[in-house]
Amino acid sequence: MPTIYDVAERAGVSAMTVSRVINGKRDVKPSTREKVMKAIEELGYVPNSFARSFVLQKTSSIGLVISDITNPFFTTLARGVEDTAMKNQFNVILCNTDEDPEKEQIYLEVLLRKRIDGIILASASGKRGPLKNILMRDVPLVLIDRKIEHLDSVDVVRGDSELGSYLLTRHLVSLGHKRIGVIVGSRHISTALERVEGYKRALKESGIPIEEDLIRFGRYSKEDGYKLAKALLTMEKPPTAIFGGNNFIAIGAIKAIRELGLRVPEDVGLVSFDDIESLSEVYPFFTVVTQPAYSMGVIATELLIRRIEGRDKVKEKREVVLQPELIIGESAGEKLRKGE
Amino acid sequence: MPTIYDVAERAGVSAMTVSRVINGKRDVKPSTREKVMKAIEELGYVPNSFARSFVLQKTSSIGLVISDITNPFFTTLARGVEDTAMKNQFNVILCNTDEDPEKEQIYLEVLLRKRIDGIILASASGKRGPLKNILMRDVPLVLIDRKIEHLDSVDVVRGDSELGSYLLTRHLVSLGHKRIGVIVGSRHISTALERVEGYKRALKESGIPIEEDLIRFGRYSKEDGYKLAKALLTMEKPPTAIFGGNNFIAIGAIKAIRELGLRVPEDVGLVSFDDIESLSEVYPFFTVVTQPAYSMGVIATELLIRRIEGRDKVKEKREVVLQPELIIGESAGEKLRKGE
DNA sequence: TGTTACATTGTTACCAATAACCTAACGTTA
DNA sequence: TAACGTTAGGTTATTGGTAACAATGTAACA
Repeated sequence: MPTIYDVAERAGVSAMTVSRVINGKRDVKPSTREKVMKAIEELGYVPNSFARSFVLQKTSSIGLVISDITNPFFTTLARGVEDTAMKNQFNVILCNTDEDPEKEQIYLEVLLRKRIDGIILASASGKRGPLKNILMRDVPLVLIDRKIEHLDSVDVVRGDSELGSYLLTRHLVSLGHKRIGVIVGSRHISTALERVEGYKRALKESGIPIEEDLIRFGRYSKEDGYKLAKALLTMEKPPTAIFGGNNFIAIGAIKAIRELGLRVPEDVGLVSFDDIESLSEVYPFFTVVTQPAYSMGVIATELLIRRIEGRDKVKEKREVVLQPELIIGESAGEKLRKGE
Repeated sequence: MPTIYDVAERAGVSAMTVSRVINGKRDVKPSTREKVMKAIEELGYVPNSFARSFVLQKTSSIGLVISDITNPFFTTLARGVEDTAMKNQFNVILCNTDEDPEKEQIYLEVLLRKRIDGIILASASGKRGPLKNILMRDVPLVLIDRKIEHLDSVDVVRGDSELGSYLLTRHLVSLGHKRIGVIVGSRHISTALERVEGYKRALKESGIPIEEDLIRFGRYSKEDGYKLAKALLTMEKPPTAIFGGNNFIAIGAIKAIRELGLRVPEDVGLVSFDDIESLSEVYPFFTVVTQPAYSMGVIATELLIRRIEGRDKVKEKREVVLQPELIIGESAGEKLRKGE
């Protein structure tokens, strides 16, 4: 692979001059510039970015750690990050943790080894332990979607899960549902806890007693949505509606409902946090609370880049909370129960 | 950020010894190893991977260039690539081209700058032009999903689009459909052309005349699926069934059908190449031809890594063609038209 | 006790690019 | 014409890690 020296030799100049041409610096005579360009073209020279990173002590890339690119919420968010990063001449290195704290730890280490300039993290562990080296070094960090307990010094961009959950639950209550099952992700993830909080607030407000047995924690996956929905529906006194803590859980729940020979919404209502992509795109049938995933990615990236470039001198953390939106369809029994 | 020298100093040994400890080499006394480990821990030392890549002349990372991580077909494929790469101690750098040849060009250049060890590419342009520098340098390359015209020296892992399309069309014909609209991606993409070929073969075989007006090329996107389906359905003599060239096109088509007040399958049949993820997971309603996307990713990565590590001495290209699978649902009117 | 073989550790050079500094040539002005 | 500024380009040192080789230490054995 040709180096800058090969180009220099061919063009009859020094490596420094080639470097100047590549980086569009002034102080190069047009005729010299042309000679160099010609040599680059002929040799098919491509600059070595890590040699460059080496001397400049920056990589112009950021790490994005999320749980699952299979989940449209995260892909959309990732697109927001990528588009914004590209606009600012940054590369994105994408890491999937699969909600596995061990993988999270590994990837954070990999990113540090790569000396990325900053990290955007949707924590799977919810713990600050894996961040030890990152915090120690003051590597710019922005948390996205999820908070981390006992970590108050870091920027966060997230949706208001508590509010969204409250709105959704209140909507169910307004339709007459009194026994509402809720299925969320792990207890370690802040969104799971907040969604349960919002659910409880709505129930309390309506004077409906909270039954802990109707609240199920699991993973944000189709499998757990399926399993836990089945468990809820085969209870002695099953709920009249199920609230899926995210899109995957809701999809799993649909499968469970179908397998039990039940119908939505006639036999059981079903609502979901996060959009159920294609499904609701095709059938505006589902009642959901959506989050502005793309914006979340954009904002987090802008925040991060500001920190990286040191333009943002503010020492305290910034917390950006985006508002969710309740989209009413028919899956909670809106048409059936109207006026009930 | 502490370097290997800082660790060496603290442990009272040379940098070389630290390097040996980090890389788990033999020839280090256990007591020395421990001293070094302690220093690493205390300093929170993290090796600099590009300094390492620099001397080793390899990065242990591969580039994956696909069109859209929003598409479940590609995310599944990407997971296959990632899992396999990780198993082999490789990192993956993911690039989204959005089917834009210009972005493809940019990303290929970025990957070369990063001196990745190899590339897996689902070409958006279908052209070999953007690959000039890569081919010139013999950077290990595996094409995935799509072939590139006039490029016969490179490994390819793909599904048999022609066959899948043939099977799907034959199925439609067997149900009595004679006017079948087909919507595929750009003419530059091999899968689009092959899917049209398979469609034509099935029609010819059944003696049904081919009407070019029923064949629409666009982009593999929801938008184009919507637009082109609408165009087909508002023709003077609209088709009785639509064949979506991929999942996104099919989703767009559903929307168009609904908007026109038509029903699937009563008014118009709808089948699709590629699985329509959540949709068919929930309702095993759609008739589709699926491709083993995950395996595609795994196989391509294994092939690539073999090339990178030089274990694969074979000079000629290898072409791996995976078989698609026809999954029959009800969306083509299977229940309505039975015995017609 | 000297020798040898092996285990362990250190030294040096190098990888590609660039910042910081340096120099030469030329033009301008007092 | 000397003094000085400007432009164009070169030189040198540096970045973190590791291969290759050199050097030292140590234990076993004759």
